[in-house]
Amino acid sequence: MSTSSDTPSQVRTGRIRRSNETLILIAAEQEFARRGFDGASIGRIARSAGVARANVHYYFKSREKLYLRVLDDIVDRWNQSFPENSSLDEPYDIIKHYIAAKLHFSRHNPAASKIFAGEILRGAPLMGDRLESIYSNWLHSKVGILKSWMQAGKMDSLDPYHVIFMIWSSTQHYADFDFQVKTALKIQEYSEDDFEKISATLTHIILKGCGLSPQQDAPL
Amino acid sequence: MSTSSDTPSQVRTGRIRRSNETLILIAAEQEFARRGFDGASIGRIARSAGVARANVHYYFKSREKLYLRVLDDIVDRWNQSFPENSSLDEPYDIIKHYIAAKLHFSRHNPAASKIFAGEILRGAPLMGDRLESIYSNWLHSKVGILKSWMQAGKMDSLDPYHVIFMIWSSTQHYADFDFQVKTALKIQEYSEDDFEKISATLTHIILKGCGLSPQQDAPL
DNA sequence: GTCTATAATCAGATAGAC
DNA sequence: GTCTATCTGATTATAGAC
Repeated sequence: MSTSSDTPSQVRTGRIRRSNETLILIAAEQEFARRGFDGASIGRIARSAGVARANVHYYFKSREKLYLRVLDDIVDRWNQSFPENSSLDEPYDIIKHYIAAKLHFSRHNPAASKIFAGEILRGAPLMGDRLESIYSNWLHSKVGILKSWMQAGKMDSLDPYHVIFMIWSSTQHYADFDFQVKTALKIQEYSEDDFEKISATLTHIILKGCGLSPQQDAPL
Repeated sequence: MSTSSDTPSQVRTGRIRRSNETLILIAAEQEFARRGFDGASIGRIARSAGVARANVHYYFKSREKLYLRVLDDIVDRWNQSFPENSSLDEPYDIIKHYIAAKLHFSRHNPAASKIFAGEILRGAPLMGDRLESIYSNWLHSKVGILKSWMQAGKMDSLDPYHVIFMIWSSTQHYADFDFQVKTALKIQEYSEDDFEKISATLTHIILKGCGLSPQQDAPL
C-alpha cells in the first residue's frame, strides 16, 4: 500500500515515536510509583521525559490511558521474570527458587512493585478485574500443588493460600516499603550484601517453617 | 476566668465541636485510606461526615492539617494496642503474642494500616521524620533483644531486622492488601475462621522458622 | 510530529451573611 | 458556630500555528 512505503522521513518518524514513547513510559513509571495515580501530573512526566506536555497527550491520549499502558508493560516484564523452570521438582528447591525470583524482581523493579501495591491498596480502582486475571490462575494452581505436597507428607500441613501470601508479602515488602526499611537500616540504597541477608533470612524461616529441608527424600 | 464560665450555650457548643470533629475525623480516615492524600477530597469528607465543606476548614484549617491529625490519632490508637506485657519472658511466647497483637490491629484498624502503608509507599512525603521516631526506638531495642536470644542459643541465628520486617509485612498484608486477599479467597469480608487460619499459619511458620518451640528450656 | 496558547474542570481555601 | 458564594490555583485536555 502507498502508506507503507519506507521513505527515509517515515523511518525516522517511526524511530522518534518509539523513542519518545519509551522516554515517556520510563518517566511515567517513576512518577506513578512515587506519587500514585492521583498525585501524578502529566506536566512532571513530560518534563522528566524531556518532551512538551501536549506530546504526552499526543502519544497516550489521557493520563488514565498512559497509566494503564504502564501497568500492561509491567505485567509483561513480570511474566518474563517468572519462566517455568521444569528442572526442579523438590518442594524445597521450588519454593526456594520462587522466593529468590520474587526478591530479584523486587530488587530490580521497585517502581513496578509500588505501582501495583498502590493499586491494590486502593482496591484496584483503575485495573479492576484485570488485576485478578493476572495472578488468579497461577495462584489456584500453586495452591493445588502445595496441598498435594502436604497430603503426601512432604511439608507441614498449613493453609496453602496463607503460605503463598506470606511469600508475597515478605518479598514485596523490600520494594514497596523500601523507604521504611532503608531508614531503619540507616542505608541509602540496598547493597548486594543486604539482599543476601534478606534472602538468607526469608528462605530460612519460610522453608524451615514449612517443615522443608534440602532433598528430604533423597534416594540414598 | 470569665471565658471559662459554663453557660448552657457554651457547654452545648463544646459538645457540638467535639461531636463534629469526631464525625469529620472518622470520615477523613476512611477517605484517606481509600484514596490516599492526593486522591482524597474535602468535599467527600464533609458530605460523608454530614457537615458543610467550609466547616471542615473551620475545624481543621487545611486538608494537610486534617491528614496529620488523623495520623496522630492513629499513632495514639497504635500505642494503646501494644501495652508492654512483662508477664511473658520466653521468646516463643513473646513473639507469638506480638504476632497476635499485630494481626489484631490489622483486623480492627485496616484503614489506619492503609494510611500508613500509603505514606511509607510514597516515601513519607507528609509525615517526614515523624514516621521514624514512632518505631525507631522500639525497633532497635527489640533487635537487641533478638540478638541476645540468638547469642544465648535460644533461637536460630538470623538477621534480627529481617525477622522483624517479616512479622511486619506478613501481618500488615491482611489490612493493606485486603482487596487482593479477599478476591483471591473469594470472600467479601474476613471471618473469625479466616483470622484463625491466618494466625495459625503465620505463627507456625515464623516460630518454627526461627527455631522456636514452646517452653524450650522448661525447668526439670 | 512538535509546541504555544487556551479552554474547561475541579478542588482547596476564604469572606462574609446569617 | 454554620453555610453560601466566591476566589484562586493547579492540571487535564485540546485547538491550531509551525
